[in-house]
Amino acid sequence: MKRTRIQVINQQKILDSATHIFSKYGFRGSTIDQIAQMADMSKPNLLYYFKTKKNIYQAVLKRTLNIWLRSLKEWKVTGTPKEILTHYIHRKMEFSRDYPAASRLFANEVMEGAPILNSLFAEESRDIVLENTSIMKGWVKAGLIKNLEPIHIIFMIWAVTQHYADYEIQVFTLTGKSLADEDFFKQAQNNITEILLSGILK
Amino acid sequence: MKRTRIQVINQQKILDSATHIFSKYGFRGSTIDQIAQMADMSKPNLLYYFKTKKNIYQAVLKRTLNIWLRSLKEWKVTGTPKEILTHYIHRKMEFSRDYPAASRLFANEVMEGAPILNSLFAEESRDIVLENTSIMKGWVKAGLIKNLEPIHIIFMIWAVTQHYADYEIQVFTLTGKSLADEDFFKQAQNNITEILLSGILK
DNA sequence: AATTAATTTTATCAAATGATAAAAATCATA
DNA sequence: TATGATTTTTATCATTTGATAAAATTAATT
Repeated sequence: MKRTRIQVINQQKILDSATHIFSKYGFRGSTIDQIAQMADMSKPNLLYYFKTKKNIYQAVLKRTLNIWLRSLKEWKVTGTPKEILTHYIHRKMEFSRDYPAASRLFANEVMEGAPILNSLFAEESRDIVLENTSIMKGWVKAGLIKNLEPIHIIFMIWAVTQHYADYEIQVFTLTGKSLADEDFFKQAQNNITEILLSGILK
Repeated sequence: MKRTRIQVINQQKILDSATHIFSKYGFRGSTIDQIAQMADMSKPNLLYYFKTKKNIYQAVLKRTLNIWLRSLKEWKVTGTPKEILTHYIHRKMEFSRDYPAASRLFANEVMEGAPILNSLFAEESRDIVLENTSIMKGWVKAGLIKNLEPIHIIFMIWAVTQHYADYEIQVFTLTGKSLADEDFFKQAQNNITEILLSGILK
């Protein structure tokens, strides 16, 4: 059935708040009250839109997974390894800058054992990852990049780019900066891209 | 006052269980009951050893921070950049292999905003990190490594090595392996070390 | 073995939390 | 504006959870 104007507004508001709360405290550690308060709404009112806490969480996870998968799919299909990798690393860095809470939500879910995400993730991501690794295997054979195991290249890119979102507070403690700072973003991106590219390319 | 035999045993048991529970669900998401059950102990009995949930958490965090700092201090003081970096990366990988729960506990705390850890961490780690980055700055000036911002090198090493612990389940979903598997550990370590070194060294 | 100290269990609370029901208020549209 | 549908509030529950008190049990020491 069609959603009303108020439903669109409030569901949006709830999911935004829930993303922030869940990304900080995980599913178990978050309370409906916290989310409701952040969304400027009473608890029963919130539950009018999502019947259970789990429902909110699933909706938030689904939305987040879609954003995450979008950045995963940003893998260009044509170009040199250097171009494709640079493009991919940059998209992942932008994801960490633009959706740091989404990144942490994801990290929390994975650390809780990925009870909700796992089946979804496995299905949706495996194919893309497999596609990317097989492309890289082709590069190895063609002598375009070093003789590395592609899956570790993927992990490295994910690890490094997501680190700036997941460990934002630690990064801030040590540098006084976050990716929201444009200069710091560029500096991080340049250093990471430089190291990864010259580490991977032949 | 001196701890009794039973105190030593039970406090150990509690901290071990607490590490696993807290590393999975964070401070807010974990319950004393879960920890007590894992430690094979009644809740009031557990509270006989640690007065409050927060006390358990602090004790666990402190112990974990010490392990983490130990791996941070594994930075060799003599040798070539290649030797020092290799040594450091390997120690960090061993930390992720040997204490994956500790790594996740840490990640959880940082994502919750590091309310407990922050002051401790800032004090204890800043000096070491500063020391390491200034050593690397020396390397840059001496033309031994590329012209990079040392703090990002540190972040990259942390990110990549900790990823295998923090995202253990995702890694397992995609590879069917974890660092507990000796061959996989070596493969990961070799790939990471290769990429980082040839990305950093001149 | 008797006595004291340490540990564990049982019973119990108050507060927090996820959830529901029903009344009141607001909105949309004929 | 009147009417029905949607949304919000108020009141209320049953569980869960962190924590305490006191009794019962076990361990250590003389």
